[in-house]
Amino acid sequence: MPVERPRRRIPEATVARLPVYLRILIEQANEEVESISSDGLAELAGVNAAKVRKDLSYLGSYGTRGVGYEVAFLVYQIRRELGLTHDWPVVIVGAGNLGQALAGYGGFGQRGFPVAGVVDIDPSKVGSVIAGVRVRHIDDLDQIVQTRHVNIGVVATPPSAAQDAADRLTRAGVTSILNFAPVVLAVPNGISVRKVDLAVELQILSYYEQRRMGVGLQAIGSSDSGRGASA
Amino acid sequence: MPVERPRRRIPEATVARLPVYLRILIEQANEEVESISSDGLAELAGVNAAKVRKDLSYLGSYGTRGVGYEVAFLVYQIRRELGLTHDWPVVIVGAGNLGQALAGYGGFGQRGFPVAGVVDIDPSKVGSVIAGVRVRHIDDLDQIVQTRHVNIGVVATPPSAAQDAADRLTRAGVTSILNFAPVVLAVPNGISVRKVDLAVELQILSYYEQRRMGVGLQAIGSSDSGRGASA
DNA sequence: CATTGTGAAGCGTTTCACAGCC
DNA sequence: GGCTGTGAAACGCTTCACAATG
Repeated sequence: MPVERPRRRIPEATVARLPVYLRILIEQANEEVESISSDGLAELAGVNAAKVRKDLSYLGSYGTRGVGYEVAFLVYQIRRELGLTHDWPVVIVGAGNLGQALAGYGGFGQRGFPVAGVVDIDPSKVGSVIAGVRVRHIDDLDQIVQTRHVNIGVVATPPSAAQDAADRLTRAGVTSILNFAPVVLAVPNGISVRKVDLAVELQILSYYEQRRMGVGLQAIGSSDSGRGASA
Repeated sequence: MPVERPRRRIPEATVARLPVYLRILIEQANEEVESISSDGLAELAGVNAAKVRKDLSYLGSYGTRGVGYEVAFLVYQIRRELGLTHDWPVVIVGAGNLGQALAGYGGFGQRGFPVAGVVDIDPSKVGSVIAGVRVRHIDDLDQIVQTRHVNIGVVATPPSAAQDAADRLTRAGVTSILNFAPVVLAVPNGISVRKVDLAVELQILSYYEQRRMGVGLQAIGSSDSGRGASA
């Protein structure tokens, strides 16, 4: 009767881990594993068991004390919580190197994010076909978003074009953006943005590399064990 | 006597933001901006000013009260802190869709991470040239890592091959890994791993999309919104 | 007197430890 | 007995607020 949706608010850190649990649980299900303990899942996810239990407790009390969690049921619950009970078509802005790779990367469609379209502002790119998707002009964005009911946009343009891409996406009605361009996007209130910056990731690794070396040299004098950033 | 490396330990969260500040500061320097306040930098970075000041304070007291920070000097200090005073050549494992896009993505080289090599296990891929880099067989990994002094490896293989790629990289002497495959890598102690999982990012966005809708729908039907009693 | 640098308070996340339950 | 679920402690990060200062 009542719409089945009384969910508690889930901490951001937990939301970020649920997809990882989900992938592992699906793998386990494929290997006919029926039940898993917080310890087992923790091991596979590279985190600690208390964290797994806390995280899962936000979904509800779906485990069985003394036994563990039923894999199939957990998969269902996490899917539901993450809104993965249906597909979310995405539109990719930018048909350069990265845009093409993303469109061609099968993982998106398989995991519930089919590519509804790829658009570019450069007429010379329009018309080419990437992984079965024809590149269209960015002026067609509104139409793609509307007819394909797209909520999520991917910005894969050069930095200089990224803000314009974001503007067009939000104007077209997209409410979530995954941004691969190394710029800070300004978006209207209420729009979700997540950023993936490859150079930033490498620079973070560089910090720990450099530190490792520094520590190595220093180790002549002190025996302080520098905590790594490993899984 | 202590080598010149008395660095404080910098919080992880700060390390992750320094590259963003750095990019912005370099842009400012290119536009002949000589000085910037914590407020100004905060605005451009999309964070708040107190955070900027705290972050920068870990590098030392490099600002001038009543004035701000000298852009060029800050660029230098952040570079030094992140270990970006020299290049870090990287090797990419996997010459598929993503590996090719990464190799072709100019941003890496420009930002101090030239591609020292791309390797693949599939002989049919070996020999092709991507963005000026010839794809080599994965058996050549050790040689590339040694002759080019590579510390950072990028895993861009299918999930099933990722652990093997990581094993080979660490055996070859790489100490940092950027992992694009949707698997949790097991690595020896002391090896840094950072993970970029595109599907995870989309799934996180999906959660907030779904939540947006859930709230909307609920507002129509029932006023019994399950306000989280502290379970 | 504008702006930095920073103790201290506030807040969200992780971890502990154990009661509750199968 | 074994494992979950969860208060409470511990921790780290963010934000506040203001003294320090060029």
